[in-house]
Amino acid sequence: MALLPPNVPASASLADRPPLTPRALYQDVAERLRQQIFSRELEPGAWIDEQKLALQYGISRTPLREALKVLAAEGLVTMKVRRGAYVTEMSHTDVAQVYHLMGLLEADAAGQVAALAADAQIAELQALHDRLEAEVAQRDAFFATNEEFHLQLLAVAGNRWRAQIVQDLRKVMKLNRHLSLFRQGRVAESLAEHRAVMAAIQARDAALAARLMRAHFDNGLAAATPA
Amino acid sequence: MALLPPNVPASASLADRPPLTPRALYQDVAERLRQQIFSRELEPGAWIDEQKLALQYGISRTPLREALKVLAAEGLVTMKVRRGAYVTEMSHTDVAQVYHLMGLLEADAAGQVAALAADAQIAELQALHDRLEAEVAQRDAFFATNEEFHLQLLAVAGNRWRAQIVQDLRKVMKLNRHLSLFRQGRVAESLAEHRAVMAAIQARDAALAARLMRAHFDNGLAAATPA
DNA sequence: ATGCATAATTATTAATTCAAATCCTTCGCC
DNA sequence: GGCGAAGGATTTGAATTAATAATTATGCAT
Repeated sequence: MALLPPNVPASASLADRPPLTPRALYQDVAERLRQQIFSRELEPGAWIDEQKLALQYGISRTPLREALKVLAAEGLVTMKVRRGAYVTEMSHTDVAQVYHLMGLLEADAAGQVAALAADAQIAELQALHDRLEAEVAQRDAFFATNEEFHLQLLAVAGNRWRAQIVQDLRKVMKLNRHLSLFRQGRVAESLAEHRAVMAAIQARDAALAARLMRAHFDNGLAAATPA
Repeated sequence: MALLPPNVPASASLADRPPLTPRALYQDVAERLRQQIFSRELEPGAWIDEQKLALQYGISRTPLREALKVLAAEGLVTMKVRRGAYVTEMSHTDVAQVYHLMGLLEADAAGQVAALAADAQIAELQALHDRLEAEVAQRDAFFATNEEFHLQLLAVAGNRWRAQIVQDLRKVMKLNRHLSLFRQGRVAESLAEHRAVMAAIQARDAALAARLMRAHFDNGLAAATPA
């Protein structure tokens, strides 16, 4: 889990830098690899052929190798000595453990937000939640806004180390399809839990907000596990 | 924070591999860099000269650069585009935030150990704690055994993602001298808190063990902050 | 026919070379 | 005398080339 300080200038979007070089090539390559992994173009357990990919990307293998080191640190790929890099495979136990950690950390963040955030910040979170309520019928938009909400919550909570860790945990969680394996009706449940968390934050009840967020993740894990 | 699965073969000790190549050169280089950082040979804010270090290590810049990517993912070094790598500087806020996270995660681990660990595992932890009691007069030995205890606790708790995260947090915490800035008498306090945590684990009281471990870290933070 | 040993191929790893960018110094001008 | 720009030097970033290790295939012996 890449636990990095304010390294990257956080260049908002992408593909807009004619003469400038905001970020190095290996970072672009890393992002491109992430997308290929998330889109299942490279699926868990698959071997990553350095020569082939470098040729495919039209670059040399040096920046590709540096990108692979970054991905390995994030946990997305696993490197075997003299064997190369493989897309990480996650067991059911891994999924449960990572979910548990995300719940623990986000609950802590929710509590701090309820206790310390400015009114304007809470209003911003409320606005995101309202968007979520409106998008309940569109799964893709719902998931996107949902992630946006959690990221914003972490940003408001104001501990960049925690935010970075949770972001990395979210990345490895995308390795498996469990996220989209939500049972029928889980979206509605999830939304109700979100609503309760928001209410607790609005009420400035830190303990309740934390408890509800924990429950939110516990329920999400239960819904994602087939057993 | 390098959130990596069972990548490395976890080569128990070190320096025992005549013809074999258990781990790649860049990993050795990364470990060597860590030691130089922890020993303050490279101090926070210092620029890392690639050419000079490669020459000093007797290697080329390629494995050194790959090692720096790993260190950057761990948070030990910060990379600036076209500027090179710098040893990460941690503000007082960073220290407080990281301490908070360590307390949160280790308290969770302590709770799980109290609830689920085998009797033999708890006995092993007790043995480590007893060693700690005996080493109260020798600061270096005390700190070493203290870290060993916490690592063992995490191992017994059985969530490798959490263990990896805490290990990385411990690394960045070593960047500043706050750890050794413990107030006079803090060692005795720390030991008493440890004793209470162990007792709660022995009593299989998960909630109490977690609460005491949280308090242990909160007190440690209070002792480390001058303000 | 099967098992092992050896050789060849393939791919990772490391070193060297080349290019681009930033920083610093110096020169010129206001 | 100070501020600004241009040029050179230094350093990072990427590509190319060489070497090292592993896997697969092939052949021989049992």
